[in-house]
Amino acid sequence: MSWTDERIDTLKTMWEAGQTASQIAEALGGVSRNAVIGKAHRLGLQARPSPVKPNEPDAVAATPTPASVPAVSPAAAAPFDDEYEAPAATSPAPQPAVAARGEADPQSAPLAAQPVLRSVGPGGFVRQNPGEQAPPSTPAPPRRLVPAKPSEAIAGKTSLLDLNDRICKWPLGHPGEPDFHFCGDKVNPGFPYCVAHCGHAYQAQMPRRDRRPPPPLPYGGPRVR
DNA sequence: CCCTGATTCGC
DNA sequence: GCGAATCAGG
Repeated sequence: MSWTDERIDTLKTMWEAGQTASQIAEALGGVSRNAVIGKAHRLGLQARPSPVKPNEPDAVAATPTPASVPAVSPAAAAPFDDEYEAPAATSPAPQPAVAARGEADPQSAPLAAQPVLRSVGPGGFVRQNPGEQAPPSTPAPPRRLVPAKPSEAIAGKTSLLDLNDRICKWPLGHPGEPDFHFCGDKVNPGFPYCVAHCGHAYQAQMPRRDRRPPPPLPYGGPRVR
């Protein structure tokens, strides 16, 4: 197998979407995980959390006592920094506005801010954790979710050549097949995909054992051969 | 053990 | 440029 433009583009797209090298290799077919990683690096793709790349030695002397720093909410590290202001950030106490919801045990009420780890999506969505029910304390999405509408983009399918920094690069179908195209919606600023597809592309990393094979398979799944 | 990505190095 | 081998952390 050789690295055709299409395969390279699939690699890029999946890599940027956070798919693992193994998944990419499987989707591409005919290449190993190592090949994918090697190619990705040669392409200049990078900057992905590596299990073996902690950080670079820096910022050691500045803060002598960071001891009392409480666990920072993941939201603080959310990959957006412009314009958007999370609702929780505006009110110091992200307590449920309505305490009476039935399922909440009144006796455990004093238990103030229990540090629940949750991930924040690119659009600012706070995702619920695996065991959680619908978040009772979430009044409303920070931003209206876009109605998942493919809209008019289908008419003139968004081809590889139409890709630019402002349109969603979420691939639909298999590369090389006649109906393969890209989402083409306006991107979620700062991300390669639209808001809707960001929700698919950036999933909270689940424990390995809990990960399921039928994850968001943007490419329609492995091609049946 | 399994997984992950990074790196090396012969081809 | 390619990717198997190897490394190393989770």
